[in-house]
Amino acid sequence: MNKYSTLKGVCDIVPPDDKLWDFIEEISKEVFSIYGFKNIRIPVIEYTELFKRGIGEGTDIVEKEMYTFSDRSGRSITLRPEGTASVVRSYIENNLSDLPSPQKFFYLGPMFRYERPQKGRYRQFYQIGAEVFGSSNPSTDAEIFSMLNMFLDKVGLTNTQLQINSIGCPICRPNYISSLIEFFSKHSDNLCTDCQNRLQKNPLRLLDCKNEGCGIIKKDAPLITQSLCGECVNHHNQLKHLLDLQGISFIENPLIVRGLDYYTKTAFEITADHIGAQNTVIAGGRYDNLVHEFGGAKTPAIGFAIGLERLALLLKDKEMIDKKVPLIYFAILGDKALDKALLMAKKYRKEGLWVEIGNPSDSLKSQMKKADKFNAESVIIIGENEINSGIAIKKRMNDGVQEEVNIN
RNA sequence: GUGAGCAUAGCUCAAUUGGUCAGAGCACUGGAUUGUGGAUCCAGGGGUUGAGGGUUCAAGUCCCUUUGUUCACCCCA
Repeated sequence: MNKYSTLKGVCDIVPPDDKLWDFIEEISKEVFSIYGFKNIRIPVIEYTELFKRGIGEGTDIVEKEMYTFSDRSGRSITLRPEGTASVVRSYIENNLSDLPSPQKFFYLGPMFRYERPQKGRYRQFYQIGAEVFGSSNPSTDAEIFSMLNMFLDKVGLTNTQLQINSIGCPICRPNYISSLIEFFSKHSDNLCTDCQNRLQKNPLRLLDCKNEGCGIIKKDAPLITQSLCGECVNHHNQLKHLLDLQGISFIENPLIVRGLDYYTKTAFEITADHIGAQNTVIAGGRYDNLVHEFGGAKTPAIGFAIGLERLALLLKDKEMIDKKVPLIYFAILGDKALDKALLMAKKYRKEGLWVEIGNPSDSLKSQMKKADKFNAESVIIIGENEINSGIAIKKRMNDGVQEEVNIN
C-alpha cells in the first residue's frame, strides 16, 4: 500500500502513453496552424464569477462540479471546468479584437470537474479547444468542421460521426422551450422522475432521456427545427450546404443540446463507439452573445473542445512510430573508465546521440544486459586494458560485430 | 449526489463448502559463462491478502465500517 496516491479521478500519464499524447498534441498544433489558429495560454484558475456568468448559474457544472476555494485574501477562486470562458475573458482583457478578424485561438490543458469518475470521465481531464471570434458567417462553422476532419484524419481516428443541430438564438429558443414544456406537461404523469425534474429545470434535456417510456412520448415532441427563426434557419441551411459541398458527412440530430448556457445556433458533437457511455469525443458550438455579455463588443464566436482522454482511449491500439535516436551505451569497469566515458559522452551528445553510461560497480555482464534492455545501437566497453591502450571495443548490438575505437 | 461489481508479490492472476493457502507465470537481481547482451537452466529478494473492527477453535474466504478502483445513472469532453 502506497502512502501517497493520486486524488480520486485524477491520474498520471506515464510512458509509454506519453508518446501517444505527444503525437495528438503535435498533430493538433500542426493542423490548427494551417487553419490560422494561434496558441493562447490561459490560466488554470480564475475568479469563480467568470464561470458562473459564462457557463450559467443553473448548470450542473456550476452548481455541483466546480473546484472552488477561497484564496488567502478571501477571493473565491475556481479551477477551470472548461476553457471558453477564460478565452473570452482574455479576448476582451487583452483587446485581441485588434488582431485581424476573424481571430482564431486554440488552447491545450487540464480542466477540473468534481464528478464521479467512470470510463472516459475524470476529475482532471485534458482538452484541446479552439475558438473563433468575429464571424457570424456559416462559412466559419464549416471551416471548423473542415479542420476537425483533417485533424481526425491525421490522428488516424476513423468511424466517427459528426452530428449537428441548431439550438436557435435568444429570439427563437424561448418559443421552442415553452412549446416543449407545454407538450411534456401533458404527459407529465408518464415521465420518469429524472424527466419530471428536467421539465422544471432544463426542458431541453427532456429530449435525450434514455428511458424507454419517455422515448415513446418523445417521438411526438416538437422539434427545434420547426421553431427556429428565419435567421437561424438560414444559418443552419447554409452550413449544411457548405458541408455537402466539401464532402463532409454529417447527421442532423435535432436532439443535440449543449450543456452550457452560452450556446446559440450551431451545436455539434463528434461521437465514436467503444469508449463507453461517454461517447462524445469532440463537442462545441456557436456562442454569439457571450463576448457581449462579458462586457466586450458584440462579437459572434464559435468554438469546440476535444476530450483528450477519450481520444487517447480510441487511439490506444495505434502503433506509435518510435523516433529513433540511436543509443550509445558505455559499459565501464572502474573509476578511470567512468572519467573517460563521461568525456566521450559529452562529445557524442553534442552530435545528437543518446548516451547512457553503465554503473562502474556493476559487472560487465549486467551492463551488457542493461544495454540490451535499452535497445542500444552499440556498446562501448572501457576497462583497464582500454585505458592503457587508448583503444576501446565498440560492439554493434544487432549483429554483435565489434570494432576498435580510439578513446583518446 | 444515486446504484452495482471489484480490491491477494512491481504486473497478470490462483487458493474446492471458512481448515498448512499465502502460491504460479511474467518482471527484477544474481549464478551457470573470472571482462561481453538476447536463448536455456538454477537460485534469490519481495505480501501483516487495501485499511479498521466483528463472528468463529480457525477468516484471503462470512458480517459491518472506511478508502480506493471499475462500470452505469445524473451530467458532460
